[in-house]
Amino acid sequence: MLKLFYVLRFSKLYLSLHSGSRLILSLRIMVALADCNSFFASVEKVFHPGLKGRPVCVLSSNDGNIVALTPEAKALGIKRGAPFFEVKGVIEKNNVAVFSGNIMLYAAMSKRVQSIMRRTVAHTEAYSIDEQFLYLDGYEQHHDLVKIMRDMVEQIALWTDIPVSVGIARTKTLAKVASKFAKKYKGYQGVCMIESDSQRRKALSMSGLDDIWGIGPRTFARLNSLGIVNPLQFADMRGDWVQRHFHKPEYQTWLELNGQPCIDTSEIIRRQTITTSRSFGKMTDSKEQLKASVATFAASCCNTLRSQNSAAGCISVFVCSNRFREDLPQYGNIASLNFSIPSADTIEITKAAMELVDKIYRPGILFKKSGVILSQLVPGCLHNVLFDTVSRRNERIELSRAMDMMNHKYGVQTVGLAASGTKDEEWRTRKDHLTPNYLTDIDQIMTINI
DNA sequence: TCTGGGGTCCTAGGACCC
DNA sequence: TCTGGGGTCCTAGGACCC
Repeated sequence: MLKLFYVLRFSKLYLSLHSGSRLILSLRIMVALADCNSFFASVEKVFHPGLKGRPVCVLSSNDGNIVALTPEAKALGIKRGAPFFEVKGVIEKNNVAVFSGNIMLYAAMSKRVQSIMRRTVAHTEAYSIDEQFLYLDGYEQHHDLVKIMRDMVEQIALWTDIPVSVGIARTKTLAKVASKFAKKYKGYQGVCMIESDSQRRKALSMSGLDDIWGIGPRTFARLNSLGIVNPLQFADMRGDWVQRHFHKPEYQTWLELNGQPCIDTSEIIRRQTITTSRSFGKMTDSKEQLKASVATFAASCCNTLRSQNSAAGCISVFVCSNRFREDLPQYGNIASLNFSIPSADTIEITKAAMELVDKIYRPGILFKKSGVILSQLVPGCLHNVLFDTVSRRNERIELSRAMDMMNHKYGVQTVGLAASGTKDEEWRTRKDHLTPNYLTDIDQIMTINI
């Protein structure tokens, strides 16, 4: 039976059965969303045990905005996304612990948490750094789903000290609703399941419209203006009404809220674009600095590109001034270049990026941000074709790969092109409250004195 | 003084073709 | 005065997610 479910899920048959016999089967199929609570802040707490009960905030690059915060910090009125300098007063007054975001550390911890989830459930799907969908097809026949998930949450807490909330329901959108209840109410012990229709209706009536996955600020306002103020009301509208007033994404959300799964995030993820961009620690009007930043971002994009074994057909470079400084002249521009043959070679891509900077640089402008976008990605790094204009292409890819390996082994930017500049240039981002890379850098590993 | 970064999908509308 | 019609492709912009 389990096998049959998998065959159905992964085949076109699954779609063709959707409106017919599958409806009967779907009554049993449950999906879980496992969501790490205040993930970035929780990771920091793992490495700073003294912070128990204290409010914690984690900042974006350049220490610009709040990107993660614990419930204690939320209780102080601090909001996700708020500029750091605006809430600095509250933070200092309330002894809030503040950390610069250390994505390497969080990614390493995420891997550990996700691997424990995979030990529990065979078919999982990482949705973001702190969320994973778990397909519970087949498990419910022999076990108590809530118990399986509770055991998993306990295991994760024991092995990693990361708190996780799990929502179980028939659709991903409802699972997300359930996970919010699991997070909010201690009584669920980390796991909430929406099983019956009355549970579904109750959960929706108690949720906020803007808490629903797929309903952003715009749709929230539209729904309000149409007289709809809670998710149950929305779910109870007729399908043709929803289609008349909204587009496909909102209609899908409506179906999911009514227990009909239609959001498929399970397709093999091969990115369609790769972007690296940063705001600078300090504005610069120097072309050399701008080029160094763009070369650094190009190298980072190339690394991601090769790690998913792709090559890029197009590169774009953009630069812009500081949009918050109305007293300064504003300027922004973007330029693109198509490669005759898709490339994954850092040298070739960086060279193209430098030419694009020459095109869009303008003297006298204080630049605040730059970025590199690789697009038209195709599978395969090696495109060694007849009439290739770049000689020894294979060797160049091998060189790039060797650089990737060294940087992976000895730390980022151990080796790179001279164009990327030095480590202490002014444009580089500021991180004043950084936790060391305890899990990924041997030189920064934690020391314990006994 | 200080204001994030990286993605996806969908749609409307323009350009172009026959 | 009335100013083809149907199709494809591309792009910009909107909306959403974490």
